[in-house]
Amino acid sequence: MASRSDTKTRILDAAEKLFAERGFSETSLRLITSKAEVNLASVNYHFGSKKELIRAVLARYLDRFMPEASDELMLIKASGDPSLNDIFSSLVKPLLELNKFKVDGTSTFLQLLGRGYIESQGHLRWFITTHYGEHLNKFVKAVAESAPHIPPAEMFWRLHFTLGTVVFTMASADALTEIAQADFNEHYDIEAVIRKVIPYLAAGVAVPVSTQ
Amino acid sequence: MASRSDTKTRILDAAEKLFAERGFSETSLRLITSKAEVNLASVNYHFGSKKELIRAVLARYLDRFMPEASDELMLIKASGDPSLNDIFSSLVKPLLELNKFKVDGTSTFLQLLGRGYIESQGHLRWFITTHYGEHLNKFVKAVAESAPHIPPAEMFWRLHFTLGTVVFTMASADALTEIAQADFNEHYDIEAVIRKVIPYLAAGVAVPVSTQ
DNA sequence: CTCTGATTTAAACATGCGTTTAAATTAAAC
DNA sequence: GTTTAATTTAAACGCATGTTTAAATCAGAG
Repeated sequence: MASRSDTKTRILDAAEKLFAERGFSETSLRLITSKAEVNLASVNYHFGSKKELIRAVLARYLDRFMPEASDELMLIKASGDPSLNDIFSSLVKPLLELNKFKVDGTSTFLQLLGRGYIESQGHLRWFITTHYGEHLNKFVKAVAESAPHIPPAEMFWRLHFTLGTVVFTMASADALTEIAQADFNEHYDIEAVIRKVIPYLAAGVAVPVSTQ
Repeated sequence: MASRSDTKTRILDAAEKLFAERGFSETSLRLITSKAEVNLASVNYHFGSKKELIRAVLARYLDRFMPEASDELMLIKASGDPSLNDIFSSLVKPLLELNKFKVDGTSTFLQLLGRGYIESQGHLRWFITTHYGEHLNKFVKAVAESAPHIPPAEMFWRLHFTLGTVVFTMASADALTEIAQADFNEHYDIEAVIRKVIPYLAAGVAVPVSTQ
């Protein structure tokens, strides 16, 4: 029974790498199966369709990340009223944990998330809210409690601005770090980018609503 | 000679609408030409290829927007030292002017920009910086002068965070306004979203750099 | 009117895609 | 060792895509 899970894993590993690099629709099953060194038909045999393969790739990360993010959030809420910076920062450890599961796991996950939100025309949003809605609600509630001066409708928009910042930044993180390294002669890894974006997000979410 | 420019314009009009709604690679030439009620081959005849059609669609907007945005920036710089909010807000008028050129011009342009940045794998970034670099540099310089406490490398990242926020928000603006209308019973048009995002961006760009 | 170049048209082309099929192979159960 | 089910394989299918072709049509100039 080694072969079965081996083929499935080889497909998932090759697929997530290519999906993160080039996007979903730009990655053909032929490219995935050739990189994975498995037969073309095995994707449909093991996963049913390309769509379900995409879901499986995302779910493998989300199943690891979401519960741990929830736990971290609980932890920092237990030790007093966390700031927005604290709340966003609580995601860093669960994100970096993904590197222990796979090489470049963190950046792969974030890039997949970015690609997914952008490409799937709302389907990933639905998938995440239906499968991980409880975790998400906890997070949204924590943010809202930490910025009580922002009305719900305003917070809705700001959280989506935040999602956009993260998703776009991560989907183009490779290109950006390349440019930044060339222009400023500094080294950036995914953690450095995450730590740079958090204060930006926290400031935007909490800025007082304009009264004019 | 009415026919020539007529066909070109019909193609551009149909293409920009479909590109904005569904993305570039998800929009086939057959769909474009059928909506435009022109022959399939006329795209290749008038534009050469699908890639050049995409460029033409974007350029039609950028050629209108960029000079006017530059002019507006000059104007507000002439009347004293503008704040970050002022600088970002100076883009609103040129953006809304696009509605006079075409129905839904503003949102179409912003959605195209979002799609382009996301889909084109860095190609749009190159196209814009090479064709409209002078305008862009003026804008970046104005932002930097208005937030002198932010070092250049940090500003690089924050401006790209900003780009990400705008681009993602605009690419999914239709979905977001729909959700917001359903959940909060408020009406949102593109101008309302623009005016909501500006304070968020300005706060993020200007937030003091963490010293820890 | 006639000729010439520009434009439009219908058809075909070549390619790449996701998926399906049926036979070959492998591994596990008895 | 034989049987049975799971897996792998090579091939083909059907379809959609961007592009090209060559003939038909059109508009303007002489």
